[in-house]
Amino acid sequence: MIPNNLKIYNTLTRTTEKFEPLHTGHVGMYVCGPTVYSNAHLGNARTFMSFDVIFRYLTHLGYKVRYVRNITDAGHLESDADEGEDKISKKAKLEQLEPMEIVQRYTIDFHNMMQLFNALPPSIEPTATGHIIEQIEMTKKIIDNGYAYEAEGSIYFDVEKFSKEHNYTILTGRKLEDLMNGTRELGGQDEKRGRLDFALWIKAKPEHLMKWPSPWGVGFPGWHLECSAMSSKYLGDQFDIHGGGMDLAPTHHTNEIAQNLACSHKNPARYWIHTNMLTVNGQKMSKSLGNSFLPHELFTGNHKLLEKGYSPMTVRFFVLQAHYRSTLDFGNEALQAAEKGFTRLMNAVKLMDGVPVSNSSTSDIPTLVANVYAAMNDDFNTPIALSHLFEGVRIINSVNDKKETLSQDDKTLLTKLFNDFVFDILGLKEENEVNTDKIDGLMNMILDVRTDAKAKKDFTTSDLIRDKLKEIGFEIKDGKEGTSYTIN
RNA sequence: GGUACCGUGGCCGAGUGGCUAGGCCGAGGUCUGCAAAACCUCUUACAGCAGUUCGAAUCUGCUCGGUACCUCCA
Repeated sequence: MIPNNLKIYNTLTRTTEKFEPLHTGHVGMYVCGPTVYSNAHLGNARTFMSFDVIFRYLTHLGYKVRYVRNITDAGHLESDADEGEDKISKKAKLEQLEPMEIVQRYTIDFHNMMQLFNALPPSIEPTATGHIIEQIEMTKKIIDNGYAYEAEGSIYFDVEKFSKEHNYTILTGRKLEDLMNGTRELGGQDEKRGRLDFALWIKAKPEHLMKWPSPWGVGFPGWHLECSAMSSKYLGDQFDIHGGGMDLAPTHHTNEIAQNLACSHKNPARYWIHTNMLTVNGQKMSKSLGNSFLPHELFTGNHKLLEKGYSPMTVRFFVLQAHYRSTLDFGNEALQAAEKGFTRLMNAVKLMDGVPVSNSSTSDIPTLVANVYAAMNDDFNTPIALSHLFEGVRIINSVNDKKETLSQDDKTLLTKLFNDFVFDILGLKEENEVNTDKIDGLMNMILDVRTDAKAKKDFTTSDLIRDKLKEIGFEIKDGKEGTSYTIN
């Protein structure tokens, strides 16, 4: 274990708290995953990249982390009236496909996207349809405990009863009466007893495609139940961290906490982490607003708001330059800045190995290392961590230019810092891995010819070589120690 | 309408009661055959108004503007 002083902002308490795991050396973390009825967009990707960094950092600190992220494949209802079609079934009918065909397609799409962004897979990725029995069992328990009732083959959670004994709005701090006022009046044909009640189990109409037998007839699980059931199954009634996008807190997570409390009398997680939204021109990126970007639109630049394409690592770097609890505005200029910044960072990483060693250092490397850790320990502040790493970039470049010096110990320290943080924790990686030995040999031959031409003051030839190489994507740099190149 | 949050230099974005965030862009310089890269220097901002304070961009109040949630959404 690396001694740490990790602090996490906890939505539950609205404060930044010292992180202390339930079981020494172990961390249980549950993150609400995607609903696989359409393509995941970049807003979704941001959230999962944020938790990827959290997962990686906790692992780096030496914790044995069990990271559970679900796949919602059972479909959610479309309206709060608990009627209307299941989203997945709807799309299936539309496209004449089996619901599980849709699920399969978009699950693969999601995994591909996360892989492109270099996100590590979670330890367990359970599906809602794979845990129907657990959800039924949980519903039974909640009924037995007196917090749910049956109506016409559906089961509803009794929020008003629950809220008499528990703080239903503990996560958002809202007033119950305000919530009540924000909800419509119950209609005469409503099965619910209370306005805020939500479904645990819903009776399926005959045309409904995704349905399962239960003690209350054929139906399907409610919106929020799967996460309660699966988190407790794999992480226990109480675990360390529960995460998700901020938009899930008021409804989904609020109900999740209620379900777990009603079932096992425990708030499932000690630390609730919520990531903020990706915005476009200041507005939340979302499917319903139609302003979302799909990964391939971003990579190809085939989008009306983009001038060009941006690589997955550029986007990852871009995301890391903002704190996870702040909104982040998506746009051309910002992405271009990220692209250049990322290149500068990676170029310094490549230089690091060959940097000369001296007897002493002109920079305080141990302090730099401490600063980077301090930033990450302060609620995973990646922008600050990056700003310190850029100080490291400056040092590497200066030492390479022989304007500053680095001792062997400090060089080792700095190398480890960059390897640990840039690659292992921030999860960035080199994208142009075409730099094989053969290309290197070929390039050196060409550059020798050019150096020869330069020596003969034949600048026409030397410039021609440089320009032609640049067209192909090789950038030439003349330095004191000879000529080097980078592949763009 | 209710409830929160936010408003930082050309752009993105940290932070915070006094001490330079950082990235990108721009200007000048060093280096160089010329470039490029790199390094150095410069440009020094915190919506507006009033208040608290020795001192506020950071605290308080008001005003203006924006966003989110209240309905599926990461």
